[in-house]
Amino acid sequence: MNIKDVAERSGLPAKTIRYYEEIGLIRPLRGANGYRAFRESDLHKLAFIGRARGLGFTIEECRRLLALYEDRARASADVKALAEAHLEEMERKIAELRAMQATLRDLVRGCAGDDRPDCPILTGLAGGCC
Amino acid sequence: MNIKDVAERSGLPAKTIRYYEEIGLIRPLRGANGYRAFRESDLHKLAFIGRARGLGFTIEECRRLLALYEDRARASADVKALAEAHLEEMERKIAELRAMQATLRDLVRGCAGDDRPDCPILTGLAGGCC
DNA sequence: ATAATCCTTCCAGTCACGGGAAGGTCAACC
DNA sequence: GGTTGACCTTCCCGTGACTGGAAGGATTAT
Repeated sequence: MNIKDVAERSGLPAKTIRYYEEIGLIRPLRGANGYRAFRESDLHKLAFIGRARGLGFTIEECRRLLALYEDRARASADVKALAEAHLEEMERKIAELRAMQATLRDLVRGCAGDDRPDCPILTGLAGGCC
Repeated sequence: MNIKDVAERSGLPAKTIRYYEEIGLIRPLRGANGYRAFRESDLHKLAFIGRARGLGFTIEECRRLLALYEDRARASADVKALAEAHLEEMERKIAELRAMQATLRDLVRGCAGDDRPDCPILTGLAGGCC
């Protein structure tokens, strides 16, 4: 398989696939013409990575997940720990966004939103002093 | 004022302040020795930017907010529109995180988390097929 | 033969900084 | 007046996870 087929079948851009090879996530073979020759197993890994990325795992987490995936002697506890850490990380991010939203919403609520210049959003950002 | 004082009073790292000058957010004066000479107005702007960044606005949004802040003929509607767009952007991000969390939580729930290798998280990532 | 579509590598840019090197300046102290 | 230490400056590289584009080689179709 050439890169374009793998791109279509994995849903990942060819550029991304090359990048994943560059950082050692996959190691496709090479044909005599220098083209990457992907096996089904490469495609499989790419789809795996694509789904993990889609769940927000970082590349390094994907690397660890892939290693666990390929380790038949793994303990599911290790996978679960990784996943739960990621869930917590997402929870943290959501909380942060919620806090920012709450603050900004308070400012927005007080803003007339007309053609006059007075704006509590700006005065709020300026420190509320002037 | 030298950069360290401004850093302390604005809560921003000196590195960040230099960066903000580089991208044209602030334009401090320069002393004969080449040192940046910050006015109170620079400090004020930096604090403004710091708060805006703290609410998740991008640098370009901060630039627009600053411009509105300094435009006495602004319409508060413009500020409000910017803020509301940002609120929506955050809402989108939260929804995305929530969706990822929900999917991952489903996978985690099925995982024994013991020393056996069987793991629905991994099979889920692998496409659920094998 | 030629044109279109692939493929390759390499370089540069994104965003918002942070780390660290090399070197100039200033204030205090002895 | 010399020296230390704390400042300041610019410059370049690195981050994460790609994306865009240029330059050039290979393959396929007509």
